[in-house]
Amino acid sequence: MPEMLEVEVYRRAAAASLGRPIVAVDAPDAWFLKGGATADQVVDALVGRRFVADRRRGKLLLLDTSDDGPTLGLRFGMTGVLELDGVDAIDQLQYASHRKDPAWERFVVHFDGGTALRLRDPRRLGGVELDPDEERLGPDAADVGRAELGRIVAGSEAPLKARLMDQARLAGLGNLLTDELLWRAGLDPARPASSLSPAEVRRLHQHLGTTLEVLGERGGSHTGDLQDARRRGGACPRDGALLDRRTIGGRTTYSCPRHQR
DNA sequence: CCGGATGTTCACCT
DNA sequence: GAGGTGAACATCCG
Repeated sequence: MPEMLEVEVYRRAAAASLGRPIVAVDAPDAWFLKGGATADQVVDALVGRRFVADRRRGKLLLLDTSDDGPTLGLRFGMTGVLELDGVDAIDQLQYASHRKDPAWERFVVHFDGGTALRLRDPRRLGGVELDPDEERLGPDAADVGRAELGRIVAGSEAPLKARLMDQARLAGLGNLLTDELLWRAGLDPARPASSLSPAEVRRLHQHLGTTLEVLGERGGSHTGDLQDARRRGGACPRDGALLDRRTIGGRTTYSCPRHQR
């Protein structure tokens, strides 16, 4: 999916739908419904209500509903796109088709007046859930404090990158953001998480903030300085060294053997 | 044609 | 228990 930066864009787009009466819901794909709810249950829970608040935790978009209704949780997988009023919130998502095949609409909320919020996901990796367990996610990466980040990395011998991408420990970072962050911070993604010194934790925390800020302004997780070099034979944009390509935490990982230590 | 791609979950290993 | 691997989902791109 979209990583947290993209979901943040989706959240702001969805905010424009707050207050509109929900008159119908399409949930044509039972597989897309998570948490055991049936399509009928989801429809019944939403129709007649309105979204009253938009929130995000990590890569999970949360829309609270009126009249003590449930919270709608939306996940976007790798190719999920949110569309409101016929306009894609993001139209430059990589690895996602720009086509608008109606068969890919996995979930649609229709509002009074004919507008709609549509979740289109070609690969079906996302999902929709009523009252998702938000506590299964760690603190959002945009909010985590330095001391808390220190505790998160201190608690595991797993590779640093794997720990940072563990959504139960820290919510929001995906493959691209994590590679960019560690490249900026000059830290080897394969190092045991608990091996970081206090100074390195401080550096990691500072670069987490700037990485999210800079890439957020540029427009997404794919706008990092490392992005163009994330290919076989790519060279480090900082010092020209041939980048390492490894699998860490189950994901293809690019890092600079010279300045990431 | 084949391998991989911003993700999550699960079964199955070590 | 911790951590890793591969599969599944389905489409696009090089």
